[in-house]
Amino acid sequence: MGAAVALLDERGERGLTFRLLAKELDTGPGALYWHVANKDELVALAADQVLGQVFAAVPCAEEDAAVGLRALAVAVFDALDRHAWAASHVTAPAALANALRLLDRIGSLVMRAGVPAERHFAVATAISYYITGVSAQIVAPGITADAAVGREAFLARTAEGWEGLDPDDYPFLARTAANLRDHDDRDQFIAGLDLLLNGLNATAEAPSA
Amino acid sequence: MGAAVALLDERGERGLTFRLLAKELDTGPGALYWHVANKDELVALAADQVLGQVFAAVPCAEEDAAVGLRALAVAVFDALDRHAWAASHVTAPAALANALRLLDRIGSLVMRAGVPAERHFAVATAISYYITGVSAQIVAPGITADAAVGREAFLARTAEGWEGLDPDDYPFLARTAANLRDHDDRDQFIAGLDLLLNGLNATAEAPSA
DNA sequence: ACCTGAACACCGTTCAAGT
DNA sequence: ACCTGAACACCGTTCAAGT
Repeated sequence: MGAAVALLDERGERGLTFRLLAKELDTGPGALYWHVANKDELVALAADQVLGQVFAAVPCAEEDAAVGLRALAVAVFDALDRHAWAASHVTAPAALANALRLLDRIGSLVMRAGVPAERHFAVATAISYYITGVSAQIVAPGITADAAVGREAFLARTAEGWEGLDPDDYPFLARTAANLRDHDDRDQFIAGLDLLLNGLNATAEAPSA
Repeated sequence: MGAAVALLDERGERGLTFRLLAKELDTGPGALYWHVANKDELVALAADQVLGQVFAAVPCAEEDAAVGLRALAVAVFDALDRHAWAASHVTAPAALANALRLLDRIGSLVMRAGVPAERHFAVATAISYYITGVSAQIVAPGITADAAVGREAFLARTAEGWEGLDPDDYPFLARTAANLRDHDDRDQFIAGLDLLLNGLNATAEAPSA
């Protein structure tokens, strides 16, 4: 249902109501239960539809495997960044159509990347978990976006908190508070992804052609 | 509040109710609002308390940095595995006490691991995001655990679904369905973590002593 | 096969009033 | 400073009844 996605986008998961959605669709709340079992299923379906946008953005190209994985991962991050409510509902081994498609694409790229066959499953799921799990952490709503304060102000306030910590007790945080202020979420997602793909290359002996 | 954690453990996030918790505490529902602002804060506080168990399990040892990171990560996974509801509420750059402690521990270990100083922040947050994000994906409730069907049956059914897919359309899933049936969640978390740490070693020139 | 809409059994949250 | 508990404004979900 496209109407559900639109409503989720503007009012969040709590703001999506059967009554509201029903009114949007010019029907009664009970009618929706003919099409979905409950609200959980409704939101899961809507989230899977968001995930579907990825395949329109990233066609099944024949490039280098590592490049393909990167492009796919970034496309998922971008899609979830546009619809923060969806991130926590895209779980890797779900049975929904687009989640299946995503895992298969990742797996197919891993197979071409020179990974030993017995590690295909472990590597593919690790990458899949990274993409959806870390995206969910980064774009998590309720922290930066929907609060009255902007993202800038929130980070500045948190960074101040870190600076106020005892450097003996928190040697790392006190030192890196400045980095928090001006980091870019997307860059950070990519930095971790590259770390993971580096580890992949270090393990795989064969060339990734 | 320890009572909140206990209630969350046995009834899940939806099962935790202000009325129920109040009764457990021999008081009225309104009384709780003197101590927490709302339910979100209550759950976040309870989740942070779960995270606190990690530091009791993993003392601040002086071992090799990579070994320390592994131990810390696994301890977080195990803690969240015991309290599945908490996983999605432990977000990395939160301001809660134990989340701060965790990030600082990770960062301190990264500093000792031979990573160039300008990459400390990116690497530490990447590892932190992996730990909490991927744990949340793996232990996510509502899929394997709390349903009436057991985990075994659920995996078997999903694997059957994969096997039924068209191998031309889903070359990877159709081929690896068997792996899904008998995988171990914890091993998979560790496999991905090792991939990430491998990538770290490949980047860091200096020895990790 | 699919929609209607009133009704049920809850929730989180508030707030005047107490101690 | 902290608790009480009735009341408010909602929810998700069900179900007899319609078409």
